[in-house]
Amino acid sequence: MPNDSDDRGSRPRTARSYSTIIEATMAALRETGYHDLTIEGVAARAGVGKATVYRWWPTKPKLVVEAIRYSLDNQRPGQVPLVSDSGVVARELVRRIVDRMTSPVGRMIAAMSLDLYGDPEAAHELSAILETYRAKDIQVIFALISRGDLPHDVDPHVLIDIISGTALACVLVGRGARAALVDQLTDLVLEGRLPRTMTG
Amino acid sequence: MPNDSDDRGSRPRTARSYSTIIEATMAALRETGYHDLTIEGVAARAGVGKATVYRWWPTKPKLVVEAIRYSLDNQRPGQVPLVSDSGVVARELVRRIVDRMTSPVGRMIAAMSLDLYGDPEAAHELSAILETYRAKDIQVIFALISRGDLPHDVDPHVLIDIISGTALACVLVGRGARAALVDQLTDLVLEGRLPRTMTG
Amino acid sequence: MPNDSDDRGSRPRTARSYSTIIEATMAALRETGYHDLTIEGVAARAGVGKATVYRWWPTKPKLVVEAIRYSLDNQRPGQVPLVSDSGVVARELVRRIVDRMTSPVGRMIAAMSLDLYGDPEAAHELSAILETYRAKDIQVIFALISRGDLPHDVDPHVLIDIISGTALACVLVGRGARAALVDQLTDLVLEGRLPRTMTG
Amino acid sequence: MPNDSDDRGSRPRTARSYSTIIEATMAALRETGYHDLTIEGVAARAGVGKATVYRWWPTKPKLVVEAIRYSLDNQRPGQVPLVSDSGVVARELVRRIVDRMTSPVGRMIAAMSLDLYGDPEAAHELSAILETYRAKDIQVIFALISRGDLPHDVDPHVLIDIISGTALACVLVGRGARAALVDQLTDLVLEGRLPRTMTG
DNA sequence: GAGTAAACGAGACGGTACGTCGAGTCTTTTC
DNA sequence: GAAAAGACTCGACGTACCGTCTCGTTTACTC
Repeated sequence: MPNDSDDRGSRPRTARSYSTIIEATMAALRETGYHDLTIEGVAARAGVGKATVYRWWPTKPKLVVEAIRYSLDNQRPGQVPLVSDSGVVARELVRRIVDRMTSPVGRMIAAMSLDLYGDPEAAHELSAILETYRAKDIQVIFALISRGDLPHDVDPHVLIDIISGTALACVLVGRGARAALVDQLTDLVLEGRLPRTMTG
Repeated sequence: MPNDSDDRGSRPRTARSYSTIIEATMAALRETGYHDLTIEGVAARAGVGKATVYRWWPTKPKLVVEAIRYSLDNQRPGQVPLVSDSGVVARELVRRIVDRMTSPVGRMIAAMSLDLYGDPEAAHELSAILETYRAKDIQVIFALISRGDLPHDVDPHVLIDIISGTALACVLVGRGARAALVDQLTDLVLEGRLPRTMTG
Repeated sequence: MPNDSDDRGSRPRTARSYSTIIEATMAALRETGYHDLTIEGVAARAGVGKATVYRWWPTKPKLVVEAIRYSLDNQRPGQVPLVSDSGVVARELVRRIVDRMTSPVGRMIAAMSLDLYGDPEAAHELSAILETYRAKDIQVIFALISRGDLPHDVDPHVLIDIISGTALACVLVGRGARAALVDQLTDLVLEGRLPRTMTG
Repeated sequence: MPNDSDDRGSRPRTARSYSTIIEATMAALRETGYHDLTIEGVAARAGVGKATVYRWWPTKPKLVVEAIRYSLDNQRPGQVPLVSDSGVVARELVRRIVDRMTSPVGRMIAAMSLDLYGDPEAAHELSAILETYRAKDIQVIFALISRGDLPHDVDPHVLIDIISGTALACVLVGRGARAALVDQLTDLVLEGRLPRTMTG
């Protein structure tokens, strides 16, 4: 919750309204998805005047971005996959990314991203959030590099784009996510082995 | 324009309205993008009653899907990348896919796909269209296989998902498309070489 | 049903469509009243094209007028109140007129009449129908004159307007129809006795 | 403008929108009549959002009823016919009522009354308005009684129904209003003399 | 404490688009 | 050549949210 600074004699932002609005936003997102989320609905659900929402989040994507950030901050640390057997860590990384993009949250983030065309400010905030996810993934990639499972100069960002993007493409534009995808991507990442047809 | 079938004795669909509506849709898409496209606006632009649009395309995605199909059907054959040097063909394939996903049309398709939640019929039609693109790409992949540039049992679909998805991820969820991407993906596809950092 | 006459070589007006349309109109009138009756609904109910209705009855009031005429023609002769005791005949006349104007048909006719503003042709047909009712009433009035119950030079039309109008006013603009109305009007007509308050 | 009551802390109804809407309604009524009056047209004419009209008057009759009330309240007191010669007062009363029912306003009220089927709330408000007219007429009737021109126990309501109803019947259901009507009704009211035919 | 100024709930406001319905006209095929 | 089916343009329906605004109230700060 940002700066409640030194305005003289004025009432600061009510803590209550901040969190109820954000929580109402999360609840609405879960129920109706990004597209059907309305500011009016959020305000009603939070028992808050519409103007109060607009005062702090002038656009819908800004509101949703903050709701996502909030829910990330307040969620448990996120169990880092413990380093164990050789291929298992990589596989776990791939699975995690694929699951993330395939889940409703993935769709939601994609939808928002498309709605951000004329709102670079919110776009920036969204990418900052995505960095949070990404940072954790990159740590795992470094671990894989240090064990020698990946080349020392691999570009972790593009690697993540490949994994998350392939998952995204299957969902948005391709033929749906398939069980084999995690295996195929793991092979690709670890061994540079291109995906083979099943019938072989 | 689909089946003007065997409804006996009734006035058939006016050819004019079909094409003006579709063309108005394309024009509006180009100007305002998918999100801000309005049935009412399309009707007005086409000089047509709103009900006429709704009669044939009960939802916005259905209308857009058909507009895309129409514009694909009526566009020139699509320059097939002539087979020349060894790596050039693969590079050209990758470039084509990346450009496609990075272009406004790519965003549009992604946006539509997200709006298709709960409209499986339109979703099916959209994927049928995407197959059109995909089929051409697969032909190129087969060419690459027969020259020995790719393993004989590679899964062309997943390959395409990898390429298009990575591009999509850069645009939607990653850090923007970069010039090097085409090279990196070409290397990945041809040699299984994971992307390296520039600073190396 | 008008002339299905000697136009040679042309397909005669289908008797079926004539009566089904009229009967559908009557049914719709009974169910929804004049205001909510739609040509489209009548056509659908009759299993007939909209244009077929429009061909023969270019406006809604014209259609309704004919439906009313048809239903009058096909109803039983209408029992003429037999002449009996002195005041009874007059009272029966008043009751009949009051009932007519107070019934749903009365409202319907009034509604149609208001809808006839720019359709003098239909207005003329409607008044022709109303003459049918009126002619019977006038016969009774003549009977009353010849028995000496009414002055020999009374204007029967205005008399009927007084009776029917008073009933209409109670329903449309006044305080509702009341039981005493028939008695009061009978007194007025027979004896020129103005209505008295009940509390007297 | 009705109760801007005790809703605490909420923005009160804007006075401007109230009166511009009502005045736009009156203007539209004058131009197009009741049937062709459109909520959308009223909103446009008033330079107001459609929803603002619907917020306060959920149905067309409710809006029109209020417009009529407003225009009555804001019109000059209404010239009371000064008591002068014997028959003149009664004649003036009859003329006033007949004119009222024969005028466009009369048609409008009748039309609305027919549209009120199923909207008893609005019906009640309409009749309250009509009482306003009626009350003035009743005062004149009392004046006539006290001069001995009418029986002391005459029912003023039915008397008014007779006069206004006869006029209404001529317009709606009879053979049109005629000049002699005022004379005939005056005779009927003052002397109990039934209307005679002209040719006598 | 008293004053004060912004935050707040409530919701009215002018708009835009929604998706539906009916009006009245027009076009094609069938009988 | 009339009838049927129904496509067409048009305009209004009543609803939902948009983003802005104006209220009256509440509340934490400063003096």
